[in-house]
Amino acid sequence: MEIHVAGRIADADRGPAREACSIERAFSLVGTRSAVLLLREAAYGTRRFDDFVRRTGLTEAVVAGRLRELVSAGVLATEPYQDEGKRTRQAYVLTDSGRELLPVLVALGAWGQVHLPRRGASLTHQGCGALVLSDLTCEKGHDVSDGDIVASA
Amino acid sequence: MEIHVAGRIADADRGPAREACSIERAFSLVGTRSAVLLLREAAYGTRRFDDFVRRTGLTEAVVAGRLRELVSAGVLATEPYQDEGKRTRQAYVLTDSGRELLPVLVALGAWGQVHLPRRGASLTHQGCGALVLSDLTCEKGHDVSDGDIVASA
DNA sequence: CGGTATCCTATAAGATACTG
DNA sequence: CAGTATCTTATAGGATACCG
Repeated sequence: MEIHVAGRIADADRGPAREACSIERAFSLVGTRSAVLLLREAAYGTRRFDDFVRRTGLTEAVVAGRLRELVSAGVLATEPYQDEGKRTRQAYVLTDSGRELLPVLVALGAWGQVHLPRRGASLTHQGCGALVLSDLTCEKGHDVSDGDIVASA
Repeated sequence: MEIHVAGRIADADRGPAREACSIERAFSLVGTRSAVLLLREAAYGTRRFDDFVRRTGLTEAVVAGRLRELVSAGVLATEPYQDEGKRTRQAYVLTDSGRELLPVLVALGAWGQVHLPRRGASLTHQGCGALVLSDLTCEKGHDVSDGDIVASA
């Protein structure tokens, strides 16, 4: 796959500095290990602070800070819940925006499974058991996995 | 969408710390801003050290170190080239492994376009001009965007 | 249980200068 | 052009203790 810029590769070589793109903006939000691990856990169904801490291995301070950031960015939301006989607490759940971020994690995990093998779980389709893949289409449904993509202003 | 673990969300809540998964391993390699920007540039066709520096805005030291790391990880390879009348130099090009990482960047960029709008280029399908999106299927072609996913050892 | 507060270390990355 | 060297700053994240 190759991503073409303005139709000519040479333009990419000689052009000016590229201004902050959507990749870079998104990375500034989720480009930390703690954000990735917390989103993975949220995707797996983890909802409580303490479970996020234990299952990610991050410290409470890091989890608290990162959850707060993810909530304020709108990818997680807090939701009150109550265990019987206990007082009300906050759960952290993925928003629609957060769920739309999962293809990034799946694509990353799928690559890691192939190119950095050993250790850890795989993400598979519950119905048939096959590995989950992330693929690229355009809004109109055309497959663009061959890299027939342009960066347009 | 929700990703089920071993069929029961409760397992995810109460389970032990999750060992390093493929997502985390892959992130440890490409989870820096410099790696992301350099891979983006490589995808756009940039091949020369100086162009990587100028177009990413990273410093020479950072670019040199990160390119070296990406080469040793096998996602980039050096390739000798020669401009007429100049001496031979090294170009940095994506390997097959590196190209397979691009869906991660595109998924990240696609999310950023929708959820962190303004500024910078958009990734569009060269054929029809529509925005590029990233979605989830399993190896057998079933759509799993509904989150019918399990984490299996 | 669900955090906060401090302190500390490691790493990413910027600035600047220099080299073959 | 393609880097190396040095220094500095910013941020991520760990360790530990404490709190309603």
